[in-house]
Amino acid sequence: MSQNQILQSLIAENLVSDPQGARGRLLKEAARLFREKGYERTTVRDLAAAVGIQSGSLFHHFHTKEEILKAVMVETIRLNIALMQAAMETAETPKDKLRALVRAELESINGQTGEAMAVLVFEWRSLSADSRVEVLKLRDFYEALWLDVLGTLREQKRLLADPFVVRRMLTGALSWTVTWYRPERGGLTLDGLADQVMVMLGFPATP
Amino acid sequence: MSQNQILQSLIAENLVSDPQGARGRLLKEAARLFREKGYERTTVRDLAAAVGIQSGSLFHHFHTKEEILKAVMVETIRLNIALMQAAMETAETPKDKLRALVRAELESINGQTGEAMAVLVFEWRSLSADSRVEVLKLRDFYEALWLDVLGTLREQKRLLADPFVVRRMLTGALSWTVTWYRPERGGLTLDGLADQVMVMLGFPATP
DNA sequence: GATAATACCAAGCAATCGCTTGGTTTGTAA
DNA sequence: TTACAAACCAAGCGATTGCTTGGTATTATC
Repeated sequence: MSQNQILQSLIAENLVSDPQGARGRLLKEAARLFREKGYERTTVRDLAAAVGIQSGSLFHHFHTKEEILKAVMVETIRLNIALMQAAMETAETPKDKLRALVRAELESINGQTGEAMAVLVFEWRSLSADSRVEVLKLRDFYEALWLDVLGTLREQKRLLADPFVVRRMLTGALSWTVTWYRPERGGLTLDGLADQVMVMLGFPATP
Repeated sequence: MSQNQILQSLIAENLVSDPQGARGRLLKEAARLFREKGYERTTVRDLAAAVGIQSGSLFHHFHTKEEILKAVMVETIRLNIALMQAAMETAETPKDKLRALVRAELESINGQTGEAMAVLVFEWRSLSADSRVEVLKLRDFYEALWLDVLGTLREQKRLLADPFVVRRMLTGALSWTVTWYRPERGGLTLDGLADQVMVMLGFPATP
């Protein structure tokens, strides 16, 4: 299944808003603005202007500004869970699965959903306590995907460090790429970057 | 030289504010509040209340609120450069130097300067363009410390991945520990954590 | 003990914030 | 055409924001 097909099926299940609809367009612009200026510095007037409506009209779609932030995060995680699962299916060995996960997460962070992923990392504190609980549940779900693969590698002694620690280090390392990785002006492709990560972990690149 | 001695000499050189003085206390409280609530959500009234003065009186010490953020960042980097250099001096081999850097950065992030380090990572976008330039100059200086050590290891073929990529991945991975590492309720010490990082990079722990 | 700088207070201003309100347009289905 | 809901506008309210102002303690210096 292609990335687009996955997105379409999530839209059909009403788990993610259609980017072509009013709500989806708003969430997309919100992700962009939150990433660029931060949640607090982005005003409801900014958001409204970005989609060409009046600021008051926003509250017809969302009750509060924070609900917009939560929606960006929730829908992003839902999409990513689906993308990760799909990436895993094509891989067979644990090592290949790990590479698939690394590659998929790098693509999430630096590809089309990159802005929303950055929001997920940097705007966490702007979420209310209630919203955090909701988002955390989703996040735990796809953390389990990682721990499963890393645990298997550890059992096989092909990974020497603790899987929990490795996953958390990888979370930080891969998220951080959003602050420096610029594929357009630099020879490193996403695949090349994924290879580097694998090499770093002691899994030499497969030719 | 102990951590405290390093701090004292920086204070003497007027590169870092004395935490006992008015300015230093304010910066310390600012770091704490910025870390806890974020820069934008922290009001000048919050800052003033934290040190027991009126909000207007803040502007006797700093011209703008942003200047406080910049000061937190600049002084933190200055202190960290000194700490890293001191950590390196006690190490002899490149591997030991790398471990010293990892250990020192973990301590910066999770120790006494942790709050300020987190601010450095998460509040970057709240800095004005001018302030960013200033802070970036300082940051490049201590990035060079890392690249020097990683480059040597690479030449010795003891590190297989690209030093630039490794340093950036480590920046993300180590910074991220601030979001999950809790030494008080978990068996992992800072030394243990540093060991795990080294193992992950292919440098087994020395007994 | 006079002088001057430093550190602070009390009060409030202008701007901006998230959000509300009452009413109008647009789209959909019978 | 009628009926009705969803989508939007125009206007603005109350609260909060960073920062200013004019004046008063406090401290150091000679």
